[in-house]
Amino acid sequence: MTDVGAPATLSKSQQAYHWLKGQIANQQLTPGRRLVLGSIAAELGMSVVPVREAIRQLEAEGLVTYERNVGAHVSMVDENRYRASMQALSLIEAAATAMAARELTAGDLRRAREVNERMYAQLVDADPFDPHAFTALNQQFHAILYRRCPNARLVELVEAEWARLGNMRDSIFTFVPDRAGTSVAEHEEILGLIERGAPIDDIEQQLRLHRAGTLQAFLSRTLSEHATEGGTA
Amino acid sequence: MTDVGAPATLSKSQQAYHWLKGQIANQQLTPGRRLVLGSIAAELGMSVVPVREAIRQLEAEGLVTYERNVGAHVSMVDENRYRASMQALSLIEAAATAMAARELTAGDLRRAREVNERMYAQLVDADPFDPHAFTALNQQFHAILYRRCPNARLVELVEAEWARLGNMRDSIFTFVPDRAGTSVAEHEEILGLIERGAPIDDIEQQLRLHRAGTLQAFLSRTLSEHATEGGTA
DNA sequence: GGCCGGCGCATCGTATACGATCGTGGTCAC
DNA sequence: GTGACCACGATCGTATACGATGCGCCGGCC
Repeated sequence: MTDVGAPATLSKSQQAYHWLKGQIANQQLTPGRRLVLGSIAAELGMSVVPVREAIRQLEAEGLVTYERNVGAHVSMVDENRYRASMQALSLIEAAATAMAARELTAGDLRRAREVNERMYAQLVDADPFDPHAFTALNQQFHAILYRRCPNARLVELVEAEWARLGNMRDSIFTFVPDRAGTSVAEHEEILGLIERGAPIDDIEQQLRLHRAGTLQAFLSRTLSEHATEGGTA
Repeated sequence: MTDVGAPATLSKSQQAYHWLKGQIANQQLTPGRRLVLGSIAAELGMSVVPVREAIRQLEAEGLVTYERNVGAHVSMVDENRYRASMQALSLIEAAATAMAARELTAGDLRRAREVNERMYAQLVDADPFDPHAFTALNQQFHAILYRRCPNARLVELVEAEWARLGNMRDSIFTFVPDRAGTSVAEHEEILGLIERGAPIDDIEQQLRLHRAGTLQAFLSRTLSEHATEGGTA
């Protein structure tokens, strides 16, 4: 029993949910790791019931997988699933960003460019290139661009998918640092398109290509499987 | 309701989950309806715990909403959310179908055309036009076309979104029967594109237009709000 | 007559308890 | 030596029990 007392805001199920999600994001719980209800419950000072519920939620999100009478484990991000998710994300995010393009304010664009410049700075200054920080900035950049999408559901889907990829996304630039430079350049190009009021379709297309490029770089580094055509790009 | 006994294949949580999902799809449980744990548990002949888990899952899918210490109710499908979901679906499904186009067998196309012909038959023969049956066929038609999508995640997303729209999709053709004829014609056109080996992008575009048309018809019937541009179509 | 505070019911949230199932290691027969 | 069977421990699945919370009703006070 750690800090019972004031369940003022969050139910234990939700506590467990957020805790687990955090642990997974932080790589404290790595893919494949078994999640034993009893242990987690003990760790969090609660009974197993809330933990079960939390795990069900995470299962629905695809972060953990469950096997009857066996238990849960953090989802393995096998190459295929990762690629599929990434591709799906690129499609959805491209659409969301395209739809958001006309809604962006000057401030949004300024902030996006600012972030991109920080990415550039990272790229040239940071002596030990920090992929984690770089990826965080990358996410921030894209988030600014799609957030204004008038279709709230799309934004939800984008963010769910992003969560699903989870920590894996951290590792992209770890493996393909060369891609980072290209990304920054492409970001600038995207901003240009938006500012010039380019056709929505062009913006979407550009986004897809951008993502497909990143994915391709990642994949070619790992293994050259039969690549299922990066999107319809 | 009460066939306990052989938990051979499905855990009670899953039974509850599927039962609820079915009830919602069948309109037995209409949007806004309160879901009381105890009652459901009694109805299904189980205790509340599995029901809770089932509801959590449904919540994660967006089919029900939950409020702490108050309970769950079937999600209200307000106009906005519906439109957003439909638009998202159209985007994702268009992409999935486009990616599946090259994978379709002659048999697939034949079956799709068969379904479309049955839709046409419904349209001209069925004296009291049955929107429910028609919509079921519509779903079947599209399912055949996107199922072969090599990206499993996209298929998952499409089907999740479809579930999310739930019964609501049933009502589309209830309200806009005129749209039905157009749909059948557009279906044929889509099949033609696929058969001719049209560019993937064209197929995707066509799908988006098809969906956008349906959505537009639905929306214009209900109320003419500020329409947020049907996709990037 | 209308507003405010307390009581009780309905329902949820969580803990605990117990039966069911799976995985594993040891033993026996072949 | 190898394979199958059995017994055991670990863990899950569900039921039941009890405390906590929110909501509506009723009576008192202004």
